[in-house]
Amino acid sequence: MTSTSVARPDEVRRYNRASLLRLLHVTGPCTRAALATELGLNRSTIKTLVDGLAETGVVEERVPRSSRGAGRPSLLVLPQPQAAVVLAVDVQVEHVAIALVGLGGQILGRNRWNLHGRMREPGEVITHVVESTQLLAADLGVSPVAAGISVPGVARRSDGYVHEAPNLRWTGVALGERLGAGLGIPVTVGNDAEFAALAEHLRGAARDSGDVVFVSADIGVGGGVIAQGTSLRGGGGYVGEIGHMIVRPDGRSCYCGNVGCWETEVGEAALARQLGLAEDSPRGAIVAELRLLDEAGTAPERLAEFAEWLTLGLVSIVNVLGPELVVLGDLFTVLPQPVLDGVAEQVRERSMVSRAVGGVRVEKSALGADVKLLGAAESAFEGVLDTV
Amino acid sequence: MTSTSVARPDEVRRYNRASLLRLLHVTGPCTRAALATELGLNRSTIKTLVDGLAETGVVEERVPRSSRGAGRPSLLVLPQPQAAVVLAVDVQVEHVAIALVGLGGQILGRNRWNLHGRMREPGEVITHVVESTQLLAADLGVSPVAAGISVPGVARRSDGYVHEAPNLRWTGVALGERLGAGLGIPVTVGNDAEFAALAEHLRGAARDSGDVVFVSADIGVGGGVIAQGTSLRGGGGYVGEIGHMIVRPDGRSCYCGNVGCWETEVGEAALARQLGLAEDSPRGAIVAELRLLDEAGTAPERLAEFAEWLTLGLVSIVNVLGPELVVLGDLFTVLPQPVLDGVAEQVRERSMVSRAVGGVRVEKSALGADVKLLGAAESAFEGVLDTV
DNA sequence: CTGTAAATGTTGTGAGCGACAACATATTCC
DNA sequence: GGAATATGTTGTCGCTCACAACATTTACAG
Repeated sequence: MTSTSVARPDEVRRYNRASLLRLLHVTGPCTRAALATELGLNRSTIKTLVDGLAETGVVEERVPRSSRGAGRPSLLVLPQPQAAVVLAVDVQVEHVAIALVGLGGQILGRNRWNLHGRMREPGEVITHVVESTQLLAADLGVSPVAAGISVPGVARRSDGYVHEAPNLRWTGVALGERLGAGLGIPVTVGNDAEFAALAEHLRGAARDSGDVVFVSADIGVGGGVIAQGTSLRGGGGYVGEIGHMIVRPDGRSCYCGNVGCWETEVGEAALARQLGLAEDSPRGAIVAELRLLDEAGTAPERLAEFAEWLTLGLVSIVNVLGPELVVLGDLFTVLPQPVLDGVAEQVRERSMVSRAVGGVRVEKSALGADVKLLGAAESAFEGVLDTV
Repeated sequence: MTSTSVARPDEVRRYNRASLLRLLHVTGPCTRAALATELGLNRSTIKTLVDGLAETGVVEERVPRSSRGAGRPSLLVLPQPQAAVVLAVDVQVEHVAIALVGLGGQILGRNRWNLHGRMREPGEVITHVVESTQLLAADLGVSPVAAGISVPGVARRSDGYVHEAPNLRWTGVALGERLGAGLGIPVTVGNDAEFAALAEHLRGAARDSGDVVFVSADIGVGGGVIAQGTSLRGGGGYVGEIGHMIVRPDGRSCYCGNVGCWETEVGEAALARQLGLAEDSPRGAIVAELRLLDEAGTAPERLAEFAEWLTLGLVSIVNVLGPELVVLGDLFTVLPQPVLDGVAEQVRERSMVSRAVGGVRVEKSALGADVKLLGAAESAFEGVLDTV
């Protein structure tokens, strides 16, 4: 099957304008001259595009405060946050966060609420997201033109059908359709780790890498992949479930029906177990225990087995996907630094592909608790930037 | 980092012509009308493009033999094999095969020789490829405009640097550079499984799938991935090494320095072991033994453990990458059908992502011994179709 | 303070491209 | 044999960006 997308002459402009807007959106304000060199377009072409965008208020032009270097100073082009606003939703097991994000990536306003009991049911979540969005939008005087929603589960890209979100106890939810109907705007639904990977790639630790794997331990273990600068998706637009890679065939059984999934060795429950806590300990207790270990300097020894399983899974992932960079998120970011350093070094040494690539890096997420939210926003922007 | 490739008005034509040529190359002769509907371009545009190609002899137009349906019959557009010829090289451990492949994918001529002793050294292989190509080209009266070379190892896409090809005992060979200098044409070097995946995607079992994983057991176990219709590559253009995914942490040590690589459980040596043969048995002995087992009907039992490890690795791969289809190549294709059927069923049942995607298929390679050669040719064509 | 060089903004011209409509041609079916 | 259908062909049109020439603004040297 060949992808038979052809180019049209009038698509040239739309495409170039979207490229320009994406550059402004991701890297922030730019001078006209910088846009020209960065995009490789002629000065006159840039002028036409920027003029058009300025006319509709999408960007604003200003004389720069101070200019360095000789020559006439170039006009500064600033994206106007209000010009294009998207809704970002991050559904997690314990709470839902929403945000309205403007062009340029700035969070204009946000809200969140906890989930318990009936509140966790799909219908309830959808209703609350719609209501909360309307309030927030009215409050800010903006109206979003698209939405991205992050879900900890297996979601289909095309229509936002959530096949399974085990920790929410969701199965077969037409989330995209139902939320789209409620909000009246296009909605993209994605796996949380997939969105997190996107956010780290555009605005976080992986800003300079086109081949990245994001791995995080929330309750389950999830992963998102950026390959050659774009999100990697499988058949039907479903994204992989890295946590269900089998690493220990003689290990514990997993809810997915298999035995020895990576998640059973490096997920939240496994970490609690390794720390000598109950498997269902609250997140706070786990973090506190990690802090104590770190201060006592006994972290590396106590977490040796955990680190080994983390290393092992990462080695497999690096060998299969060959990224330049692995970004660790959620619970992994609170692991004591010596443990992380040890894992990073081991992964570099023990993965065959890392040696070829020239040493894969392993780093912590740079965006903190907002990663998934920001990723959802970026996903929504993907479909917006060429229509503005 | 944003990919800042912009569109140029004059690139529109080149791009569309390349799309047209690619369609002809991959799917064979087409009517003008079919080209128009398939590409979504206007009839007049198709005429201009086809006329241009016919003038330079790249395609030929013919009135079709018989036309079905009402209306004026559309002219048939046939790609001319001689119009663009590429060299395909498949370096394996025991032999080297070369072929000259014409536009449309037809093999115009081929040659092969065995490797032993000094013949396996990089310099020798390069010299023989160059000489053999010149003879073959002269013989056929054609001259290749690009080359693709398949290597069982880790190769960098950008410049064809082979970092490591363990079974050839190659390390750090500037294959692309040296072969390019010898042949005087651009050379793309790739991993054998990567090329095989490409070939199966374009002309084999995966013709209708955009998300495919090709897995094969030669001496080692290799894998190639097609995601969203294009080859998946990691950092620096290196492709992953699926065979070095760790599946059995308490297993055997692998030459890569790790323990329990998939390759050590489902590679050629492992298969021989499972069959009760010596680990270094020749390929022929293994195949013969498999045949015997199949006839005796005792294959499933004797190969149960092997099948389990194969299943396990495939489950992991399916969970990580979520393909629609897994294509098995090389030694895996001679496994008795009941074994393959069992593995396919198990993978479908036990991989979480398969259940979401709607049941991943597991099939045998459809292109036989020529897969890697054809993949190398297609890889070479990728850079050629937009210059013809 | 003035002149020069460097960098950028602005304007107009030109060539290339595909869409589209109108007309010409060929085939099938009734 | 005529109508309907499908395709080939031609010319016009609007769109895009490259390019060159000119105008403007700044830094720097003397």
